[in-house]
Amino acid sequence: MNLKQLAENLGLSPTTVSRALNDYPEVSEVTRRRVKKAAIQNNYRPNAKAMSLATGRSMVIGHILPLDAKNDIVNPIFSEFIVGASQTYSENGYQLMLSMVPEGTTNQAYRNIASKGSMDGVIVHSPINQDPRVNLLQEIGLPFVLHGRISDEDKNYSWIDVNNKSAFEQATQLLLDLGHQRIAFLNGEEQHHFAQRRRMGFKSAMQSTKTAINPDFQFSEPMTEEYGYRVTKSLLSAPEKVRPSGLLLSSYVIALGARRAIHEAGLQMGKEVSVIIHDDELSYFQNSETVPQFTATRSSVRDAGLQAADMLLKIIKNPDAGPEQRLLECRLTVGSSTGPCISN
Amino acid sequence: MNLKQLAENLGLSPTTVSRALNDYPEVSEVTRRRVKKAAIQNNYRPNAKAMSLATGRSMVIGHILPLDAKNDIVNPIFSEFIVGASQTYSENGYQLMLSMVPEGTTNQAYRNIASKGSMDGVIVHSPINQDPRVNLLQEIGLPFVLHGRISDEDKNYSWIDVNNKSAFEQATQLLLDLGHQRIAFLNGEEQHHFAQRRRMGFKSAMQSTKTAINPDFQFSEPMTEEYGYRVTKSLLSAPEKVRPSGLLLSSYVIALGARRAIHEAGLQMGKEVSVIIHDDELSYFQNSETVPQFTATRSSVRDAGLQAADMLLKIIKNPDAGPEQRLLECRLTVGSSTGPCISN
DNA sequence: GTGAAAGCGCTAACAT
DNA sequence: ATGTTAGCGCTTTCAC
Repeated sequence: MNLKQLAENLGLSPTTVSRALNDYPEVSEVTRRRVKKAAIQNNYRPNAKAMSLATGRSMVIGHILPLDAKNDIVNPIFSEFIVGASQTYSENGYQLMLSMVPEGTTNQAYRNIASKGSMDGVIVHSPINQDPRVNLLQEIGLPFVLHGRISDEDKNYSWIDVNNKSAFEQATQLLLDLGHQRIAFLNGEEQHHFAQRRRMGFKSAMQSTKTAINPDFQFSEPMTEEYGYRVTKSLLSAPEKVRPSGLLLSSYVIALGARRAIHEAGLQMGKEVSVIIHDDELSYFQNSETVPQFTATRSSVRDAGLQAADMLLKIIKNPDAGPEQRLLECRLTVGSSTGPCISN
Repeated sequence: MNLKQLAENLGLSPTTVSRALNDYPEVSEVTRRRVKKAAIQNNYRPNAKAMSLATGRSMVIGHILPLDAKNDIVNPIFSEFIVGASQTYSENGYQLMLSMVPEGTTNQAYRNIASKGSMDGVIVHSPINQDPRVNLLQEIGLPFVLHGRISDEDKNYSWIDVNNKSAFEQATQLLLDLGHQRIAFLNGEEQHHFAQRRRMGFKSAMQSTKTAINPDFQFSEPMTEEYGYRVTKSLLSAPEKVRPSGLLLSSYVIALGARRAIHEAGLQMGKEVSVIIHDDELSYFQNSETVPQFTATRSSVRDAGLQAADMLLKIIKNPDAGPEQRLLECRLTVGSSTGPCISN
């Protein structure tokens, strides 16, 4: 059943039916009711492609993920973000397209996306430092929001991010307050801007308290379980007096491995080792007073996705408005789940 | 730059240009080269919506996830499946649309999807037992593949699944072979067919060896970390002589909580407690001889996604061919990673 | 308040 | 081998 048939059934022109369905004011109330009723009865749905072609809007938002960032999609944090964004989309009649673009073909891929006109805007995930995709998208003229930033200063494009620097400053400070001097930091890859900012936060807290940073305790690798396990195991194999007593873990995934290594070493988190995990959300930690941790609850990450989607839809509706930046503050949570906090 | 303009530039008709670009045989080689070259030079991209409207194919595949199955999208297994499917799609020029449909509105939502003509086919995730979506999709006539099954017998629709029964039969048998008599089974919700099949496999192994099934050791809940933690903690609080010595965990996520509980109880996996985790893939377990486990490596799950996508594209290309079913065998892996095995 | 006609950018039947 | 024409299903002037 298409518009034309529906119109014929009703003895009206397609134009009028279209107007009635789309709530144009010039249609009489009587006709509108009649049309809408018939549309429901006949199970009529407008053809999205035809609408799209006629209006120029596709009602599709792309989420773009470099394929080499596989770790990210597998990261529950990413998934929660998507869940949040989905909610915004479904409330506004948009659909979500997941685009994993292979590296290398990047430029071509983005140009494809834009000029095929199949998306009204995109959310760019896993940006790297000085990500060339920003210039590319601006040049193409496709509305976009970055999930993360690519430098400290840029105000000429829209992004949403957490304040990673402040987050890790707080986290490090907590370990210091607990009396830890030998603190190991297992960070993500520092070509990512968020990881750079985390490093800055760590350094800032260490330096402001004049605590020495042991270079042997500093790591920067893709955030995997294996990484967490290997490094933690190696660190804990040293004698108690010289090994780190505090662990700062840049993600939940790293913590999976680290926990196992701690376990195998016969130690307990919160006793022999204090561990702070950035984006963890382990509900069973919530009542433990012994394990300081820095959490990003899942619902907050979801909220970040929701906000990012909101921003993008706003930009699409009003392309002339300037870019918008949102820096979400993380709150440090010790042993219980409190306020909102999201992670990269 | 659109087809018409490109054609004008070349002094050709749009038809010829279209044919040249789409590799129709009747175009002369000379013209084809000329057209393709010009297309690249002018950065021409066909408009997907217009193509879609003209051909009837949208080159979009939907992945459909009930919104209440949030646990699933957050499950890395789901994500890996998507990564695999994406690969098939990008190789074949398809795009992936992620549809999270709120429960309740289900029927309407699916009809929308189908009649809006925005997807050529769908992959249905997290089917429940006797899932009504199967009938609905058949009625609508939208090609689909189920990721999982909805009953033991159905041969009239396409699905891809692992042999959950055989997998859990093997897993249980391993625990029995190791001498365990008190085996606890933390299953997923048994309205899901896969969970039913897992239960069947467990029972089958227990009964064939005439081992008593302790009803206090049987659980069936949504697969969360909290579940794994709570139940394991409770189980292990009993005296050694009566508490379970073997744990059969239906998912990686459950294991996250269970591991923590085991740790807190001062026990070690592979020593005081033998644990088998169905869809775990913890690379750092691979060289451990002490922890029997049943793994689904991530690459295998990815392969399942890839295969599912292949099946769907085949159905779309050839709608008259009958439905196809693929039951992937899981191989039990003890302490090292071997052959292919995928999970629900 | 309603309708006729043109057009969004492409493909496909039917010429030639 | 190339062009002409019609049409996919909708929206949007413009006219009445």
